Amino acid sequence: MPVAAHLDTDLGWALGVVFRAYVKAARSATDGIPGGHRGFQVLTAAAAETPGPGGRTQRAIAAQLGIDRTVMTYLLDDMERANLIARQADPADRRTRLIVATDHGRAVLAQLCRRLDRLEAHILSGLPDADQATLKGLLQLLASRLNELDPVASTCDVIEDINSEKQFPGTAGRVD
Amino acid sequence: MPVAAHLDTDLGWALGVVFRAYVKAARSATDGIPGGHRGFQVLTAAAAETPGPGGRTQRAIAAQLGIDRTVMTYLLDDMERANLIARQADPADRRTRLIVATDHGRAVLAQLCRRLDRLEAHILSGLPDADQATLKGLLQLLASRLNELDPVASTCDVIEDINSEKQFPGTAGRVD
DNA sequence: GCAGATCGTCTGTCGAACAGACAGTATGCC
DNA sequence: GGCATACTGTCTGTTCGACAGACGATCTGC
Repeated sequence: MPVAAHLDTDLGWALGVVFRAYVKAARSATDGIPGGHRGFQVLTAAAAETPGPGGRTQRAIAAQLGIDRTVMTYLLDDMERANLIARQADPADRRTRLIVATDHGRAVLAQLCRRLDRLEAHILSGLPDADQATLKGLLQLLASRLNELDPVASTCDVIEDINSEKQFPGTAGRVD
Repeated sequence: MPVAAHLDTDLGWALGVVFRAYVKAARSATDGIPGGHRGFQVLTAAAAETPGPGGRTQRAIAAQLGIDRTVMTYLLDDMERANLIARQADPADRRTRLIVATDHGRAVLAQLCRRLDRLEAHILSGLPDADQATLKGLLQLLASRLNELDPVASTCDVIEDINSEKQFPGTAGRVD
């Protein structure tokens, strides 16, 4: 049974290595920003000219960024305290809070964008120029697709399908 | 200044979305395995015919997988208790422990590989077939490059370079 | 006007990263 | 040989983030 027995062929391993490298590098670049690279993403969403799907509410941004609602609360607390964003009352729905970037937040964002652009280029520098653009483009396309249809729902079918052959080879030799 | 102000153009966002989707899906597929998809990766490294760089020591595997040493300890504890791997004494260096997969571990690994292969295909199904192979290939290539040269060391230069323009636009309006 | 759903908040639990310290061991130098 | 130094795996404690659950405030449908 020649199943892939090498880490090099595992998508999860490759994703993890690249993702961790990005996060580690971004941590230094976003030093001083509440929430690090996540704070940067929230700031980006708050300052976007065209709001993402669901508007600029706290929940919509959290969903788009894969941040938990409860984490979003104290993350925004910190960012509000640093005068990067502000919570505005939504006249249409008083339950929700609209997240907008302050002038100071926009200025910081511009700086961050430049720094992260260079960091991004450095992360990708292991690949030829043409491949860099290809990889980034495909990643963004895939991310958009995955973000549209809720990943949780979309994988449920596969999981059930997989679970049908779920039994692991005999628990013989089980110490427990 | 037309800096990328959209999340769609941010590499970190795309990486995060895809990575989280993978982890979330893998969590279901590796249900019952200690450590989830990380346990799977450890098992893969332990069962590989050709050991990774630095051999099959606990530290080498941790480095390759981006797992902290302290986390590795109790992760291996759990896997050893489930009879998936075993710690062997290294005759050449009695400080280190060699991690080897048990027969039961190899059998479970074969099952897991099949399941994760299908999950992987499902994650990538948002892209045309040709692009799937391209993306996976480029990711693996980049991951290998990033894994060779220590990411920490390699980014230091960039960080210092970036920090030269570090000052954020005036702290005017700072609440604190 | 009322039941049910939704949004943001709060609480508590859990997994994992990280720093720091430790014993056991290897390696270099004198 | 004897010793200082470095390394491996383990343990402790702290911190951060994901997650489940509950709550008050608010909106929506009947």
